[in-house]
Amino acid sequence: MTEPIYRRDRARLPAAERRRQIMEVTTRLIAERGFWGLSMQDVADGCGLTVPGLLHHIGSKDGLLIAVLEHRDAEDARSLAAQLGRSLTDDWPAAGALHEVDLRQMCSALVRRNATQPEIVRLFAVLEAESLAPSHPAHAYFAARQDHTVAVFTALAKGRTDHPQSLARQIVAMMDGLQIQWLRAPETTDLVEEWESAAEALFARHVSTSDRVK
Amino acid sequence: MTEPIYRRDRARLPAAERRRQIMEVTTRLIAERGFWGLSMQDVADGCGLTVPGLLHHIGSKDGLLIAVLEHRDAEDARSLAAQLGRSLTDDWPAAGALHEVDLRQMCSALVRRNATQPEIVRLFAVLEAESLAPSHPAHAYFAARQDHTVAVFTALAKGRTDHPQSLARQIVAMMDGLQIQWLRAPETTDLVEEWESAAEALFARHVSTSDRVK
DNA sequence: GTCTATAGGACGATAGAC
DNA sequence: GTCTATCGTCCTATAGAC
Repeated sequence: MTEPIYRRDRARLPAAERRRQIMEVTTRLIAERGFWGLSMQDVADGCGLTVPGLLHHIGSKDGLLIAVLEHRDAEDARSLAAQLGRSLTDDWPAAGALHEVDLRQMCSALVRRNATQPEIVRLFAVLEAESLAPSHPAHAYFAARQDHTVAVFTALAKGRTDHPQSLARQIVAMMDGLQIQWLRAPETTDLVEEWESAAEALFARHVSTSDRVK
Repeated sequence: MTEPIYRRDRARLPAAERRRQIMEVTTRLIAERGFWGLSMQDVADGCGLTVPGLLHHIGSKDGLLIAVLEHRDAEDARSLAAQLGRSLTDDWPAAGALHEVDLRQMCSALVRRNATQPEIVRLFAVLEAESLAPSHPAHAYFAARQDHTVAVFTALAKGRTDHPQSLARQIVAMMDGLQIQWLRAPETTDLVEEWESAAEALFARHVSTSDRVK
């Protein structure tokens, strides 16, 4: 008769630390398989937990997804603020806090940062496409995110072009598109360089005032 | 005792027609849920079949995916050739057959056509992101597709810019990015108009010879 | 905070009848 | 060309012990 193997050699981590670990593992797995392809079993294994142990922390699979997205937003806000050398408000991206930031500089900072974390860029690229379906749990989140990004960029583009929203949309499109190509062939694609070249074209056409960049 | 309901009122279609039906249903479902989220049961239901009935035609789930992609390529080649008023070779896109086509015109034709079939654009958008993972069954397909598209565009861009590959990549990126935004908010985004505006900027910067468009 | 145990389905795929 | 029947595996989630 085999004796039960209760009390295994699992680490018993403080909740906050365990949560951070779960976010990291999940980010990697969603980038790899998307949300529909994500399995709680894989996340649990990656954390050295059983599935009920995992569910204790995040409640449900949907809960896991929104936890990851909120975690990323918080992280991004902190990092971008630091990189721009400005103290933005906590709830970035809020248009109000950015009125003095130059649009082109901000895009450069964004792209340079993204170039250092392909895993996270891929997370967003995969979810962005997957969440086009209205039934996707992150559908509303990404719709709001796109609206907000375009709105912020549009505000920053005012005064430098007659069609600020058009420029804003083209910037977002170019960034997203170049990222996909870069993720597929990182060795042969220089994300930052390609973006700067594209930005030269996009901004040149739209400059309507004295403002001339680089 | 309940009698078995064998011999149900399923239509018994010729193989070719059934296959076409399967392609259509699958296209819609992959656009909605991606490949990882696709279930054979849903496809079978959408066709009025049982799952084994479906598997009889396509062999496996992976087989279904590549069948759909090949079906789309064939369809696209026929349609784009017709729209450009040229008889391209069967194995489009082959760079050789296109040497006389104007790059800008071709992009316009492509975008105008895409604007009429959001379902299929979404299929490709979702699979393009999902297939970034090396383990995805369409990974090789989309890698080759991107390489080939960039190569064709690069060939067509030669003579009109000093950096034809850069222009090619930026065109692909802009198209992909604008499509995502359009798919998310079709009511407030005019794909063709936004593309033409962007193309104006991209092509203007890259024109290096006498060639002036529009 | 983590476990065992288990419910209750959905999954892709195969065998073989008709 | 389509079915019934079934296999073995995976899935998310809950109940309750420790």
